[in-house]
Amino acid sequence: MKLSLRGEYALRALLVLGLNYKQSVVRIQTISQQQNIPKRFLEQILNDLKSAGVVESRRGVAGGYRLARPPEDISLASVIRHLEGALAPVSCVSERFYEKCSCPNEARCAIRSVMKEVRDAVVNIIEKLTVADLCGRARKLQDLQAGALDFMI
Amino acid sequence: MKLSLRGEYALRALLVLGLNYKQSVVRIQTISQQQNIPKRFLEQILNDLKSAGVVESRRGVAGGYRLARPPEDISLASVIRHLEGALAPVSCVSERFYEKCSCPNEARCAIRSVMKEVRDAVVNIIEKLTVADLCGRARKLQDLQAGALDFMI
DNA sequence: TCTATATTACACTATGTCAATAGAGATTTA
DNA sequence: TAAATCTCTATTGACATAGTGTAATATAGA
Repeated sequence: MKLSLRGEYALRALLVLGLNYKQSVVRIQTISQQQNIPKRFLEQILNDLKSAGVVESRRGVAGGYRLARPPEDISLASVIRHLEGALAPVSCVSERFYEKCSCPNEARCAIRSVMKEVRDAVVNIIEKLTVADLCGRARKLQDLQAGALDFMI
Repeated sequence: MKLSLRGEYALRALLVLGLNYKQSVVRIQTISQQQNIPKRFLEQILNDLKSAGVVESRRGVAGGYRLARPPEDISLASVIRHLEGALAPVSCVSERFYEKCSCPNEARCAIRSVMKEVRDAVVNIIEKLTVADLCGRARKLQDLQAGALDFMI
């Protein structure tokens, strides 16, 4: 039931790019240091997101990455789907990456009916959420923590 | 977000054992053929479930496997947790398999707050479900399909 | 009653694929 | 020319599966 590190890193990187959306591009190294993500791995991931049209890049001295679309147009579901395929726990209940499984009869498979519920629950959450929502949450959490610190003083 | 094949096969096998709970033991080969599961792999999985106290076995000519506890006492969550660890999509939101992740500040991590929601949604579904529920669903689905066939005639 | 044998679970190891990462260098651009 | 992204390849470990052989046990036959 795990999200791959690839997917997690991608979301963390997109959050950084989202927070800097209006400004200029952000360097891989900056994201890598700020988020504790192995740099080489992050290169691959951002490159992948680039070919998916989620981010765009600029090479050379003043180079870096930025979002290719407004943060509110990038859903978490679409990002994860592009990086690791189906959101469903088993492929026989996936809408866009359906694959027949090895069970003798899908229509009467009890596991399948359970997994369909799990899939729907997961999709309902992350399909609605966008990079913009992530940014909103991040700002809110930072404020909350700042408030808590004030309170302690 | 995937369930491993190991986990899926385990659930399918437990369903078969659940449906035969009152009867005698079921052979690996029977389960393997009926459910299209590679036999050698299934051996490993059942052995693992045995050491977890979920099933018990009998060797020799009239040998096989059966549930070690009543089907209503075996939750899907406990089975999956034993076979593949955390149910949570990222380990930093897992209750029983918590591990610190690489992000700079967990308390203000927006990804984490999203993943916590996903975790809860998943756990809420499969924590309540038992092997007995699976059996119930399987019987119901079979009846439905039988009914549909009758209707077609 | 004893023994042989077939049948089953059990154990240990090996292979192919894929995710996660590192290394070294080519290419672009201020 | 220095600082970036891009590309291609290598390594490590885990998952999924196959191969081969050992240990237990019910039952048929002596």
